[in-house]
Amino acid sequence: MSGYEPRAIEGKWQSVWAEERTWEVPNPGQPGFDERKPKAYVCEMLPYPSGEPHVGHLKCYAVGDAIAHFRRRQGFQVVHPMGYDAFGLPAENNAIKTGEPPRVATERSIESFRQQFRSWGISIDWSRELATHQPDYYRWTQWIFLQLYQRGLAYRTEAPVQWCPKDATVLANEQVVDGRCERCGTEVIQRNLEQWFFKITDYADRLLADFAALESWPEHVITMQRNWIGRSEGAEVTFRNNEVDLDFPVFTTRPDTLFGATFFVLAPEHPQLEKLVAGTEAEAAVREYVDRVGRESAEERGAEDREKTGVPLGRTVVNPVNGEEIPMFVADYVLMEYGTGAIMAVPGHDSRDYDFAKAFGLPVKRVIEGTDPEAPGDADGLPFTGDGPMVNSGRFDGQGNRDAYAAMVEWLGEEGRGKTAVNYRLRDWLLSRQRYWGAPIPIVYCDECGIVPVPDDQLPVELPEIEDYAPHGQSPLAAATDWVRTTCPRCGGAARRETDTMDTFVDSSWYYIRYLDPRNEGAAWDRAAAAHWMPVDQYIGGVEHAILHLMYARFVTKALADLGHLDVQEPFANLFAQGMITRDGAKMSKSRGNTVSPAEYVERYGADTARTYVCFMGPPERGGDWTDEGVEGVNRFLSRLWRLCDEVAERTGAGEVPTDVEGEARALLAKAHWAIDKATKDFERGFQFNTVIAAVMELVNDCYRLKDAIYGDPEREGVLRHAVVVAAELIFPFAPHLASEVVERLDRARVWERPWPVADPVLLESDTVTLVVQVNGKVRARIEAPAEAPQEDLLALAKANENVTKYLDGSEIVKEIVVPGKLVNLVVR
RNA sequence: GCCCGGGUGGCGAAACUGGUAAACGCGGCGCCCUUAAAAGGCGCUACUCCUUAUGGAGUUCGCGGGUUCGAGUCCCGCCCCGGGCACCA
Repeated sequence: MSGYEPRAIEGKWQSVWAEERTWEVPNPGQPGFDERKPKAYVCEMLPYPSGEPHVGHLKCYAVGDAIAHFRRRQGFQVVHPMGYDAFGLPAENNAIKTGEPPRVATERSIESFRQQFRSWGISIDWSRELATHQPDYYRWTQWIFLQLYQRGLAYRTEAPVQWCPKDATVLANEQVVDGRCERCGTEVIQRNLEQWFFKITDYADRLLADFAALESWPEHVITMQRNWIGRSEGAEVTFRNNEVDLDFPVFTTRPDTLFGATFFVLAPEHPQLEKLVAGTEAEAAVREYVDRVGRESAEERGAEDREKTGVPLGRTVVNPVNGEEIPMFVADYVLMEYGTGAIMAVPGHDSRDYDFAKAFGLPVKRVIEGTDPEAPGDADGLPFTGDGPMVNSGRFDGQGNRDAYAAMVEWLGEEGRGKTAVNYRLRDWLLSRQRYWGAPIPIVYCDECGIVPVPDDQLPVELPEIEDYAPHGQSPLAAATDWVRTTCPRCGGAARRETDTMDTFVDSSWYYIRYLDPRNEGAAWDRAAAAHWMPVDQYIGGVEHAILHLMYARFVTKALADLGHLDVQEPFANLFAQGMITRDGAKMSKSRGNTVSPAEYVERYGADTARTYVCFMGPPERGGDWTDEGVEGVNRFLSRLWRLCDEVAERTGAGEVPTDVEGEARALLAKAHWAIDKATKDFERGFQFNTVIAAVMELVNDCYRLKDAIYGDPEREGVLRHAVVVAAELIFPFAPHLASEVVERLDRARVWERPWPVADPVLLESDTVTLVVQVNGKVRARIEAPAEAPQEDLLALAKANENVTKYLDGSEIVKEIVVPGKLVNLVVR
């Protein structure tokens, strides 16, 4: 007898797996590739290597590994790779502080991650390992950039951008949260800069449409992306200013309210503003207003309950539907980024326009009948945003507003003053960063030729070593003058390199394809290899990437497919978004001091315990609170299984498993097969790992309860031995080391080489069932009844029960419901 | 404000298509083992009440209605918590 010592067991099996390269899977055409097996690509989001892995990583990879193991044993050829999202700001910020090159700190972290992942016993195909900061990886990131560039999907333009003064870089829209930098929390300001963009907006409709092509994604992730893309249908209608002779198209989702437009508003950034007011009385006031707005942060400007402000321009536009001249304003509630940067204002039927009209004493005109009971105080019940018949709208009067909508757009079209239009909230992907630690954008600027892409055969454009990592308003790379100075690939003349690097989301938008052919030096991947493995059958990661990473990856996949490099339109067929682990009910953070170091727990309890625990906490898509007592509970369970194995190995001999046993042995055999059935179903039904583990706990508990009645009879001992092996086989996806040891000791076999166990349907059937007897829906008795008994017998049994008769006496049975195998309900009056 | 999740014992949770609410784990209580403790094993544990006990009754799945022989599960209305979006025209 010996206690459960995970360290010895885990070390032993990790060595076996490493030496035998157990989890390596070849590509089609390579030796060892098994053509008969269906493929399964299981992939967790690659980690950003900073410091050490935390519990979020533990959970992600424990969940992913359980799926990988389950699929393998179901007969799939599973590719399950690992890599590192190695470029990024934290390493660079650290470099600025300490002077340590980002590469050094990053590679140290990678080593620490790699060690810990190995110590967790995750079944990774290490031959496919990659890191995005390595030149042989980012060479292809650059190649993808150039592919998109040649397709017209990458472009450079001056644009007002969100600038983080602290990180001294631009941020993508997605990286600005509540007007603050997502990373450092600094308030973001607007600047006009030349920037590189990917034209993701070209793909907006396809990104929406192809949700239908996904097998299984969490509904809320799809909803978040849909909201982010923000497609709205409406009309573009042109208002004309005759004084300066300018057309102002507007986008509206409510063309039915056109007759209700009583004024017109331009965003402070609107490019025509200058022309409209130059040399007029309004000029000074407008300029002052625009300046003031420009100084305000996005957060201030977007604040809730912000008072409506604005300045009249002293100009008018003509409403194309009725020829009315309505006054123009500039106001900051109109955003340049959305639509055309100009709106027709319909205060009668839009609450924002209504607020502005009230503040400036402008007329409010009703064009749809109806009243909003919660309208903010106007006696007429305006603004009204519901549906109703049209009024004050000329020829459209009397029509329902929904009908008028279509009729109005059609009529405008005929007149050439409007057309149906679609608008998106989604902006193009701003990918350039004025930072060092990223993949250089492979572009050269030549005085003669202009923007010149670096030819493929000159890739990678390697990131040079530099001394000073601090940003000075431009990329630190600008200071690497020898590197910047180059020759033009087109004319051979003097040229300089682009000094911006790429957003790290570019690196992580395609790594799952590189995994499939990671050492290919002649191409980013072999198309046949990608065709075989793609799409990722199961992708796993945190919800925090629901929008950014997942949408970028979807876009890049589609673009690459359009370019003929890929055969799939969607990268991730099934997505699993894991919930966050908290401690003491709060998000873990160093400042709170409530972090959990997986390494510590692996050291103390073993990897099997740590992995099983995070899968047992609750449904993995939900979060959970980490408790040491919970960890100990799981450790206790694994110890119990271990001691059981120890005892059974000593006291019983290996032999055939009899199926025609009775009594305790029969009960245990039935329990084992019940557990197989339950575990298999719960695995397949989703990710109900907590109940899979609970089923194995039940089986182990039964082994303990029944074992003393079983010892002594070789036949029945065979059943016990079998039950313990089954428990080990079922717990294997979570506790692979312990399971491997148990199956080796009891069955001299390698558990991972065995197919997943299959429940014997005969053993799932029971001779008797517990019959619930209800009277008027209340449970009055539970009786054992033969499983095959006909309904009449069940009724007779029910009525014969002493406790039931109490409730039947003196009453008349008006209805009898019999659910075979479940219950009898007697309705009395 | 709009759109998603979620409210079940002291706690994490379970309950497949409407059919035994609370499996499994934690915590708690009791017993066994032990010179003793730790570890371990066994049992009890939703709440209230009756009963010496076996057993029995009533009440519970956020709140209020409804459908049904029967509702944690379906429908309607409301409350609370978490997340996303938010002056998007």
